[in-house]
Amino acid sequence: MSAVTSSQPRDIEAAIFAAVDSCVTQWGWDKVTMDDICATAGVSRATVYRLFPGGRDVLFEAVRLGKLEDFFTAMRAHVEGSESLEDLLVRCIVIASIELQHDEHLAMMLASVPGETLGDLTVSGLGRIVRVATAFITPLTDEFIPGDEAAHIVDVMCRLVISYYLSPSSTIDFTNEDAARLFVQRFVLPALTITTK
Amino acid sequence: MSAVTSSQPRDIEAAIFAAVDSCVTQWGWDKVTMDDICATAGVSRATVYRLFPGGRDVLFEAVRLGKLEDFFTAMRAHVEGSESLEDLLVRCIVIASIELQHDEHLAMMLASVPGETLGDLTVSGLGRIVRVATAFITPLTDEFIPGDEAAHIVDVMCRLVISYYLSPSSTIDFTNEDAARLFVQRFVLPALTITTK
DNA sequence: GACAGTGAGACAGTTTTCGTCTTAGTGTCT
DNA sequence: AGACACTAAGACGAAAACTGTCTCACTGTC
Repeated sequence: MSAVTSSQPRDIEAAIFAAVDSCVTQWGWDKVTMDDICATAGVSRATVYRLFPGGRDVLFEAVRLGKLEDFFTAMRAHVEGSESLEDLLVRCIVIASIELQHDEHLAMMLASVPGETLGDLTVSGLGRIVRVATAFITPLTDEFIPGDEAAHIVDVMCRLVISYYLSPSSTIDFTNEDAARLFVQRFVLPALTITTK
Repeated sequence: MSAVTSSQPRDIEAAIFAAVDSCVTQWGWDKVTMDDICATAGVSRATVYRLFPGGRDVLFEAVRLGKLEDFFTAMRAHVEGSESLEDLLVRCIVIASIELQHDEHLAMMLASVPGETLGDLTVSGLGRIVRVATAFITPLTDEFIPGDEAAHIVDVMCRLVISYYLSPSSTIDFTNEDAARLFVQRFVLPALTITTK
Protein backbone atom coordinates (compact mmCIF):
# COMPACT_ATOMS: atom_id res chain seq x y z
CA MET A 1 0.00 0.00 0.00
CA SER A 2 2.44 2.65 1.22
CA ALA A 3 5.78 3.16 -0.44
CA VAL A 4 8.60 1.11 0.98
CA THR A 5 12.02 2.15 -0.22
CA SER A 6 14.14 -0.83 0.77
CA SER A 7 13.17 -4.44 0.17
CA GLN A 8 9.60 -5.23 1.20
CA PRO A 9 9.51 -6.47 4.79
CA ARG A 10 5.80 -5.65 4.93
CA ASP A 11 5.11 -7.77 1.93
CA ILE A 12 6.96 -10.71 3.39
CA GLU A 13 5.11 -10.38 6.64
CA ALA A 14 1.86 -10.21 4.73
CA ALA A 15 2.85 -13.25 2.70
CA ILE A 16 3.51 -15.16 5.89
CA PHE A 17 0.20 -14.12 7.37
CA ALA A 18 -1.54 -15.17 4.20
CA ALA A 19 0.33 -18.46 4.25
CA VAL A 20 -0.77 -19.17 7.80
CA ASP A 21 -4.32 -18.37 6.89
CA SER A 22 -4.16 -20.58 3.85
CA CYS A 23 -2.51 -23.46 5.66
CA VAL A 24 -4.88 -23.30 8.59
CA THR A 25 -7.83 -23.20 6.27
CA GLN A 26 -6.52 -26.21 4.42
CA TRP A 27 -5.34 -28.38 7.29
CA GLY A 28 -6.42 -26.79 10.56
CA TRP A 29 -4.22 -25.46 13.32
CA ASP A 30 -3.01 -28.83 14.52
CA LYS A 31 -1.70 -30.08 11.24
CA VAL A 32 0.21 -27.02 10.12
CA THR A 33 3.97 -26.99 10.53
CA MET A 34 6.36 -24.10 10.22
CA ASP A 35 7.76 -25.66 7.09
CA ASP A 36 4.29 -25.76 5.58
CA ILE A 37 3.99 -22.06 6.21
CA CYS A 38 7.46 -21.29 4.89
CA ALA A 39 6.83 -23.27 1.76
CA THR A 40 3.44 -21.70 1.19
CA ALA A 41 4.79 -18.22 1.78
CA GLY A 42 7.78 -18.95 -0.43
CA VAL A 43 10.07 -17.88 2.34
CA SER A 44 12.90 -19.52 4.22
CA ARG A 45 12.53 -20.64 7.80
CA ALA A 46 15.19 -18.18 8.92
CA THR A 47 13.08 -15.30 7.69
CA VAL A 48 10.01 -16.41 9.55
CA TYR A 49 11.92 -16.84 12.78
CA ARG A 50 13.56 -13.46 12.40
CA LEU A 51 10.29 -11.69 11.78
CA PHE A 52 8.57 -13.55 14.58
CA PRO A 53 11.13 -14.24 17.29
CA GLY A 54 9.71 -16.93 19.48
CA GLY A 55 8.67 -19.10 16.61
CA ARG A 56 5.42 -20.86 16.15
CA ASP A 57 3.67 -19.53 19.21
CA VAL A 58 4.53 -15.93 18.49
CA LEU A 59 3.61 -16.18 14.84
CA PHE A 60 0.28 -17.81 15.51
CA GLU A 61 -0.39 -15.38 18.28
CA ALA A 62 0.26 -12.51 15.90
CA VAL A 63 -2.05 -14.01 13.32
CA ARG A 64 -4.80 -14.52 15.84
CA LEU A 65 -4.37 -11.05 17.21
CA GLY A 66 -4.63 -9.68 13.71
CA LYS A 67 -7.80 -11.66 13.10
CA LEU A 68 -9.27 -10.52 16.36
CA GLU A 69 -8.52 -6.90 15.58
CA ASP A 70 -9.87 -7.20 12.07
CA PHE A 71 -13.03 -8.69 13.43
CA PHE A 72 -13.64 -6.09 16.07
CA THR A 73 -12.52 -3.22 13.91
CA ALA A 74 -15.03 -4.24 11.28
CA MET A 75 -17.66 -4.68 13.94
CA ARG A 76 -16.98 -1.34 15.51
CA ALA A 77 -17.32 0.35 12.17
CA HIS A 78 -20.73 -1.20 11.82
CA VAL A 79 -22.02 -0.16 15.21
CA GLU A 80 -20.46 3.27 15.51
CA GLY A 81 -22.94 6.07 15.79
CA SER A 82 -25.57 4.09 17.60
CA GLU A 83 -27.95 6.54 19.22
CA SER A 84 -28.74 4.52 22.30
CA LEU A 85 -27.16 1.85 24.42
CA GLU A 86 -29.87 -0.52 23.34
CA ASP A 87 -29.10 0.02 19.68
CA LEU A 88 -25.42 -0.38 20.29
CA LEU A 89 -25.77 -3.65 22.17
CA VAL A 90 -28.25 -5.10 19.73
CA ARG A 91 -26.07 -4.30 16.76
CA CYS A 92 -23.02 -5.77 18.43
CA ILE A 93 -24.79 -8.96 19.28
CA VAL A 94 -26.35 -9.45 15.88
CA ILE A 95 -23.28 -8.61 13.85
CA ALA A 96 -20.98 -10.74 15.98
CA SER A 97 -23.38 -13.68 15.89
CA ILE A 98 -23.86 -13.51 12.16
CA GLU A 99 -20.18 -13.13 11.51
CA LEU A 100 -19.35 -16.08 13.72
CA GLN A 101 -21.95 -18.24 12.06
CA HIS A 102 -20.85 -17.18 8.64
CA ASP A 103 -17.16 -17.84 9.09
CA GLU A 104 -16.49 -20.90 11.16
CA HIS A 105 -12.82 -20.49 10.46
CA LEU A 106 -12.93 -17.24 12.34
CA ALA A 107 -14.10 -18.92 15.51
CA MET A 108 -11.05 -21.15 15.53
CA MET A 109 -8.88 -18.16 14.85
CA LEU A 110 -10.36 -16.41 17.82
CA ALA A 111 -9.54 -19.24 20.13
CA SER A 112 -6.35 -18.82 22.08
CA VAL A 113 -4.60 -22.14 21.89
CA PRO A 114 -3.81 -23.32 18.37
CA GLY A 115 -5.09 -26.84 18.71
CA GLU A 116 -8.16 -25.74 20.50
CA THR A 117 -11.40 -27.17 19.26
CA LEU A 118 -14.58 -25.21 19.23
CA GLY A 119 -15.77 -27.32 22.10
CA ASP A 120 -12.84 -26.24 24.20
CA LEU A 121 -13.21 -22.66 23.17
CA THR A 122 -15.24 -21.92 26.25
CA VAL A 123 -12.41 -23.00 28.49
CA SER A 124 -9.32 -20.92 27.87
CA GLY A 125 -9.96 -19.06 24.63
CA LEU A 126 -13.01 -17.34 25.97
CA GLY A 127 -11.20 -15.16 28.46
CA ARG A 128 -9.06 -13.79 25.71
CA ILE A 129 -11.94 -12.97 23.44
CA VAL A 130 -13.78 -11.29 26.26
CA ARG A 131 -10.75 -9.16 27.03
CA VAL A 132 -10.29 -7.98 23.48
CA ALA A 133 -13.99 -7.47 22.99
CA THR A 134 -14.15 -5.37 26.11
CA ALA A 135 -11.21 -3.26 24.99
CA PHE A 136 -12.79 -2.63 21.62
CA ILE A 137 -16.38 -2.09 22.58
CA THR A 138 -16.30 -0.24 25.87
CA PRO A 139 -15.06 2.97 24.26
CA LEU A 140 -18.28 3.02 22.31
CA THR A 141 -20.38 2.80 25.43
CA ASP A 142 -18.63 5.74 27.06
CA GLU A 143 -21.33 8.17 26.16
CA PHE A 144 -24.02 6.01 27.69
CA ILE A 145 -22.64 4.39 30.78
CA PRO A 146 -19.47 4.52 32.89
CA GLY A 147 -16.52 2.31 32.03
CA ASP A 148 -16.73 -0.25 34.79
CA GLU A 149 -20.37 -0.89 34.16
CA ALA A 150 -19.67 -1.19 30.44
CA ALA A 151 -16.97 -3.76 31.04
CA HIS A 152 -19.40 -5.79 33.02
CA ILE A 153 -22.08 -5.64 30.34
CA VAL A 154 -19.69 -6.44 27.52
CA ASP A 155 -18.30 -9.35 29.48
CA VAL A 156 -21.73 -10.87 29.94
CA MET A 157 -22.86 -10.21 26.39
CA CYS A 158 -19.69 -11.63 24.93
CA ARG A 159 -20.10 -14.88 26.80
CA LEU A 160 -23.72 -15.13 25.77
CA VAL A 161 -22.99 -14.54 22.11
CA ILE A 162 -20.34 -17.22 22.11
CA SER A 163 -22.44 -19.62 24.12
CA TYR A 164 -25.39 -19.27 21.78
CA TYR A 165 -23.08 -19.63 18.84
CA LEU A 166 -21.54 -22.82 20.16
CA SER A 167 -24.85 -24.23 21.22
CA PRO A 168 -27.77 -22.53 19.50
CA SER A 169 -31.04 -22.34 21.35
CA SER A 170 -34.49 -22.74 19.90
CA THR A 171 -35.78 -19.88 22.01
CA ILE A 172 -33.23 -17.20 21.22
CA ASP A 173 -31.57 -16.46 17.92
CA PHE A 174 -28.95 -13.76 18.28
CA THR A 175 -28.53 -13.44 14.55
CA ASN A 176 -32.05 -12.06 14.48
CA GLU A 177 -32.25 -8.39 15.35
CA ASP A 178 -35.70 -8.48 16.90
CA ALA A 179 -34.80 -11.39 19.11
CA ALA A 180 -31.60 -9.73 20.19
CA ARG A 181 -33.41 -6.47 20.93
CA LEU A 182 -36.03 -8.21 22.99
CA PHE A 183 -33.31 -9.93 24.93
CA VAL A 184 -31.42 -6.72 25.58
CA GLN A 185 -34.58 -4.97 26.70
CA ARG A 186 -35.62 -7.71 29.06
CA PHE A 187 -32.38 -8.90 30.60
CA VAL A 188 -29.60 -6.43 30.01
CA LEU A 189 -30.92 -2.90 30.34
CA PRO A 190 -32.88 -3.54 33.55
CA ALA A 191 -29.73 -4.89 35.13
CA LEU A 192 -27.98 -1.54 34.86
CA THR A 193 -27.44 0.09 38.22
CA ILE A 194 -27.69 3.64 36.91
CA THR A 195 -30.08 5.31 34.54
CA THR A 196 -28.93 5.54 30.96
CA LYS A 197 -29.51 8.50 28.74
CA MET B 1 -25.33 -56.47 4.56
CA SER B 2 -25.00 -60.19 5.23
CA ALA B 3 -25.76 -61.66 8.64
CA VAL B 4 -22.83 -61.83 11.03
CA THR B 5 -23.45 -63.97 14.05
CA SER B 6 -20.57 -62.97 16.31
CA SER B 7 -19.50 -59.40 16.93
CA GLN B 8 -19.25 -57.28 13.80
CA PRO B 9 -15.74 -57.43 12.37
CA ARG B 10 -17.10 -56.25 9.05
CA ASP B 11 -18.63 -53.16 10.60
CA ILE B 12 -15.39 -52.28 12.30
CA GLU B 13 -13.46 -52.70 9.12
CA ALA B 14 -15.99 -50.55 7.35
CA ALA B 15 -15.75 -47.94 10.08
CA ILE B 16 -12.00 -47.85 9.67
CA PHE B 17 -12.28 -47.49 5.92
CA ALA B 18 -14.77 -44.70 6.37
CA ALA B 19 -12.48 -43.06 8.90
CA VAL B 20 -9.56 -43.15 6.50
CA ASP B 21 -11.72 -41.66 3.81
CA SER B 22 -12.96 -38.95 6.11
CA CYS B 23 -9.52 -38.12 7.47
CA VAL B 24 -7.88 -38.04 4.09
CA THR B 25 -10.63 -35.84 2.76
CA GLN B 26 -10.17 -33.49 5.67
CA TRP B 27 -6.40 -33.34 5.93
CA GLY B 28 -4.90 -35.12 2.95
CA TRP B 29 -2.76 -38.25 2.98
CA ASP B 30 0.32 -36.63 4.45
CA LYS B 31 -1.32 -35.18 7.51
CA VAL B 32 -3.30 -38.21 8.62
CA THR B 33 -1.95 -40.28 11.49
CA MET B 34 -3.06 -43.66 12.68
CA ASP B 35 -4.35 -42.05 15.84
CA ASP B 36 -6.50 -39.74 13.78
CA ILE B 37 -8.00 -42.72 12.05
CA CYS B 38 -8.51 -44.64 15.29
CA ALA B 39 -10.19 -41.68 16.91
CA THR B 40 -12.40 -41.03 13.92
CA ALA B 41 -13.36 -44.66 13.65
CA GLY B 42 -13.95 -44.84 17.38
CA VAL B 43 -11.64 -47.80 17.59
CA SER B 44 -8.47 -48.53 19.51
CA ARG B 45 -5.13 -48.72 17.83
CA ALA B 46 -4.78 -52.37 18.73
CA THR B 47 -7.84 -53.16 16.67
CA VAL B 48 -6.60 -51.37 13.61
CA TYR B 49 -3.23 -53.08 13.73
CA ARG B 50 -4.88 -56.45 14.26
CA LEU B 51 -7.19 -56.01 11.30
CA PHE B 52 -4.45 -54.61 9.11
CA PRO B 53 -1.19 -56.28 10.10
CA GLY B 54 1.58 -54.17 8.69
CA GLY B 55 0.11 -50.94 9.87
CA ARG B 56 -0.23 -47.75 7.98
CA ASP B 57 1.05 -48.96 4.64
CA VAL B 58 -1.17 -52.02 4.57
CA LEU B 59 -4.23 -50.11 5.69
CA PHE B 60 -3.76 -47.34 3.16
CA GLU B 61 -3.02 -49.87 0.47
CA ALA B 62 -6.25 -51.65 1.28
CA VAL B 63 -8.20 -48.43 1.13
CA ARG B 64 -6.69 -47.45 -2.17
CA LEU B 65 -7.27 -50.88 -3.60
CA GLY B 66 -10.88 -50.68 -2.52
CA LYS B 67 -11.26 -47.28 -4.15
CA LEU B 68 -9.67 -48.50 -7.32
CA GLU B 69 -11.96 -51.49 -7.48
CA ASP B 70 -15.02 -49.41 -6.71
CA PHE B 71 -14.08 -47.06 -9.47
CA PHE B 72 -13.50 -49.66 -12.11
CA THR B 73 -16.40 -51.83 -11.01
CA ALA B 74 -18.74 -48.88 -11.37
CA MET B 75 -17.18 -48.02 -14.71
CA ARG B 76 -17.43 -51.55 -16.00
CA ALA B 77 -21.09 -51.64 -15.09
CA HIS B 78 -21.61 -48.54 -17.20
CA VAL B 79 -19.82 -49.80 -20.25
CA GLU B 80 -20.89 -53.41 -20.21
CA GLY B 81 -22.87 -54.50 -23.22
CA SER B 82 -21.21 -52.14 -25.64
CA GLU B 83 -21.89 -53.39 -29.12
CA SER B 84 -18.67 -52.35 -30.72
CA LEU B 85 -15.11 -51.73 -29.70
CA GLU B 86 -15.56 -48.11 -30.60
CA ASP B 87 -18.52 -47.76 -28.27
CA LEU B 88 -16.69 -49.52 -25.51
CA LEU B 89 -13.62 -47.34 -25.72
CA VAL B 90 -15.58 -44.13 -26.02
CA ARG B 91 -17.68 -44.94 -23.00
CA CYS B 92 -14.67 -45.86 -20.94
CA ILE B 93 -12.87 -42.67 -21.81
CA VAL B 94 -15.82 -40.40 -21.18
CA ILE B 95 -16.92 -42.01 -17.95
CA ALA B 96 -13.42 -42.16 -16.52
CA SER B 97 -12.72 -38.56 -17.48
CA ILE B 98 -15.95 -37.27 -16.00
CA GLU B 99 -15.51 -39.26 -12.84
CA LEU B 100 -11.96 -38.02 -12.41
CA GLN B 101 -12.98 -34.44 -12.96
CA HIS B 102 -15.92 -34.75 -10.66
CA ASP B 103 -14.08 -36.26 -7.74
CA GLU B 104 -10.63 -34.85 -7.32
CA HIS B 105 -10.26 -36.82 -4.16
CA LEU B 106 -10.49 -39.97 -6.19
CA ALA B 107 -7.46 -39.06 -8.20
CA MET B 108 -5.38 -38.87 -5.05
CA MET B 109 -6.83 -42.12 -3.89
CA LEU B 110 -5.81 -43.75 -7.13
CA ALA B 111 -2.24 -42.68 -6.75
CA SER B 112 0.05 -45.30 -5.32
CA VAL B 113 2.16 -43.46 -2.81
CA PRO B 114 0.17 -41.81 -0.04
CA GLY B 115 1.91 -38.45 -0.10
CA GLU B 116 1.80 -38.29 -3.83
CA THR B 117 0.57 -35.09 -5.34
CA LEU B 118 -1.43 -35.00 -8.51
CA GLY B 119 1.58 -33.58 -10.27
CA ASP B 120 3.64 -36.59 -9.32
CA LEU B 121 0.85 -38.94 -10.24
CA THR B 122 2.32 -39.45 -13.65
CA VAL B 123 5.53 -40.76 -12.18
CA SER B 124 4.89 -43.79 -10.02
CA GLY B 125 1.15 -43.93 -9.47
CA LEU B 126 0.42 -44.17 -13.12
CA GLY B 127 1.81 -47.64 -13.60
CA ARG B 128 -0.43 -48.93 -10.89
CA ILE B 129 -3.55 -47.40 -12.36
CA VAL B 130 -2.69 -48.68 -15.79
CA ARG B 131 -2.25 -52.20 -14.42
CA VAL B 132 -5.57 -52.25 -12.62
CA ALA B 133 -7.36 -50.59 -15.48
CA THR B 134 -5.98 -53.18 -17.85
CA ALA B 135 -7.10 -56.01 -15.59
CA PHE B 136 -10.61 -54.64 -15.36
CA ILE B 137 -11.20 -53.52 -18.88
CA THR B 138 -9.49 -56.05 -21.07
CA PRO B 139 -12.06 -58.76 -20.28
CA LEU B 140 -14.63 -56.52 -21.89
CA THR B 141 -12.67 -56.25 -25.08
CA ASP B 142 -12.35 -59.99 -25.43
CA GLU B 143 -15.17 -60.30 -27.88
CA PHE B 144 -13.67 -57.67 -30.14
CA ILE B 145 -9.91 -58.07 -30.12
CA PRO B 146 -7.33 -60.46 -28.69
CA GLY B 147 -5.96 -59.93 -25.20
CA ASP B 148 -2.50 -58.67 -25.98
CA GLU B 149 -3.80 -56.11 -28.37
CA ALA B 150 -6.39 -55.04 -25.81
CA ALA B 151 -3.75 -54.58 -23.15
CA HIS B 152 -1.88 -52.32 -25.50
CA ILE B 153 -4.92 -50.23 -26.30
CA VAL B 154 -6.02 -49.91 -22.69
CA ASP B 155 -2.53 -48.94 -21.69
CA VAL B 156 -2.43 -46.12 -24.18
CA MET B 157 -5.97 -44.94 -23.51
CA CYS B 158 -5.41 -44.96 -19.77
CA ARG B 159 -2.38 -42.74 -20.06
CA LEU B 160 -4.17 -40.38 -22.36
CA VAL B 161 -7.18 -40.05 -20.09
CA ILE B 162 -4.98 -39.26 -17.11
CA SER B 163 -2.80 -36.92 -19.10
CA TYR B 164 -5.75 -34.93 -20.37
CA TYR B 165 -7.20 -34.89 -16.89
CA LEU B 166 -4.01 -33.56 -15.34
CA SER B 167 -3.46 -31.07 -18.11
CA PRO B 168 -6.61 -30.39 -20.10
CA SER B 169 -6.25 -29.44 -23.71
CA SER B 170 -8.26 -26.89 -25.60
CA THR B 171 -8.47 -29.16 -28.60
CA ILE B 172 -9.69 -32.35 -26.99
CA ASP B 173 -12.19 -32.77 -24.19
CA PHE B 174 -12.47 -36.39 -23.14
CA THR B 175 -15.49 -35.67 -21.00
CA ASN B 176 -17.35 -34.93 -24.21
CA GLU B 177 -18.60 -38.03 -25.95
CA ASP B 178 -18.39 -36.69 -29.47
CA ALA B 179 -14.85 -35.53 -28.98
CA ALA B 180 -13.86 -38.85 -27.49
CA ARG B 181 -15.50 -40.75 -30.32
CA LEU B 182 -13.78 -38.66 -32.94
CA PHE B 183 -10.50 -39.31 -31.25
CA VAL B 184 -11.05 -43.04 -31.06
CA GLN B 185 -12.05 -43.19 -34.70
CA ARG B 186 -9.08 -41.20 -35.89
CA PHE B 187 -6.24 -42.41 -33.70
CA VAL B 188 -7.11 -45.62 -31.96
CA LEU B 189 -9.08 -47.86 -34.25
CA PRO B 190 -6.80 -47.37 -37.28
CA ALA B 191 -3.85 -48.43 -35.14
CA LEU B 192 -5.24 -51.88 -34.61
CA THR B 193 -3.24 -54.52 -36.40
CA ILE B 194 -6.20 -56.79 -37.04
CA THR B 195 -9.66 -56.14 -38.28
CA THR B 196 -12.30 -55.78 -35.61
CA LYS B 197 -15.78 -57.12 -35.85
C1' DG C 1 -15.60 -71.08 32.87
C1' DA C 2 -13.40 -70.93 28.24
C1' DC C 3 -13.07 -68.04 24.44
C1' DA C 4 -12.71 -64.40 20.91
C1' DG C 5 -12.66 -59.67 20.19
C1' DT C 6 -11.95 -55.10 21.95
C1' DG C 7 -10.26 -50.72 24.50
C1' DA C 8 -6.71 -48.55 26.93
C1' DG C 9 -2.35 -47.44 27.26
C1' DA C 10 2.82 -48.41 28.16
C1' DC C 11 6.92 -48.96 25.51
C1' DA C 12 11.11 -48.25 22.43
C1' DG C 13 12.54 -46.97 17.91
C1' DT C 14 11.95 -43.98 14.34
C1' DT C 15 10.60 -39.85 12.07
C1' DT C 16 9.13 -35.20 12.14
C1' DT C 17 9.24 -30.74 13.79
C1' DC C 18 11.19 -26.89 16.19
C1' DG C 19 14.23 -23.18 16.96
C1' DT C 20 18.99 -21.68 16.37
C1' DC C 21 22.79 -21.01 13.80
C1' DT C 22 26.11 -20.49 9.89
C1' DT C 23 27.07 -19.62 5.14
C1' DA C 24 26.49 -17.65 0.75
C1' DG C 25 23.95 -14.75 -2.38
C1' DT C 26 21.50 -10.31 -3.73
C1' DG C 27 20.31 -5.60 -4.07
C1' DT C 28 20.78 -0.92 -2.09
C1' DC C 29 23.04 2.71 -0.30
C1' DT C 30 27.35 5.98 0.26
C1' DA D 1 34.19 -0.48 -4.64
C1' DG D 2 32.84 -1.47 -0.09
C1' DA D 3 29.59 -1.39 3.82
C1' DC D 4 25.17 -2.71 4.84
C1' DA D 5 20.66 -4.98 5.38
C1' DC D 6 18.04 -8.71 4.14
C1' DT D 7 17.23 -13.23 2.46
C1' DA D 8 17.58 -18.46 0.96
C1' DA D 9 19.41 -22.69 1.98
C1' DG D 10 20.29 -25.95 4.95
C1' DA D 11 23.00 -28.20 8.98
C1' DC D 12 22.35 -29.06 13.80
C1' DG D 13 20.68 -30.87 18.40
C1' DA D 14 16.65 -31.00 21.33
C1' DA D 15 11.93 -31.86 21.77
C1' DA D 16 7.74 -33.73 20.21
C1' DA D 17 4.94 -36.75 17.49
C1' DC D 18 4.14 -41.02 15.23
C1' DT D 19 4.60 -45.87 14.51
C1' DG D 20 4.14 -50.56 15.53
C1' DT D 21 4.17 -54.03 19.22
C1' DC D 22 2.95 -55.52 23.39
C1' DT D 23 0.37 -56.48 27.78
C1' DC D 24 -3.64 -56.27 30.56
C1' DA D 25 -8.44 -55.74 31.79
C1' DC D 26 -13.04 -55.78 30.17
C1' DT D 27 -17.20 -57.53 27.69
C1' DG D 28 -19.94 -60.24 25.39
C1' DT D 29 -21.02 -65.31 23.53
C1' DC D 30 -20.87 -70.27 23.73
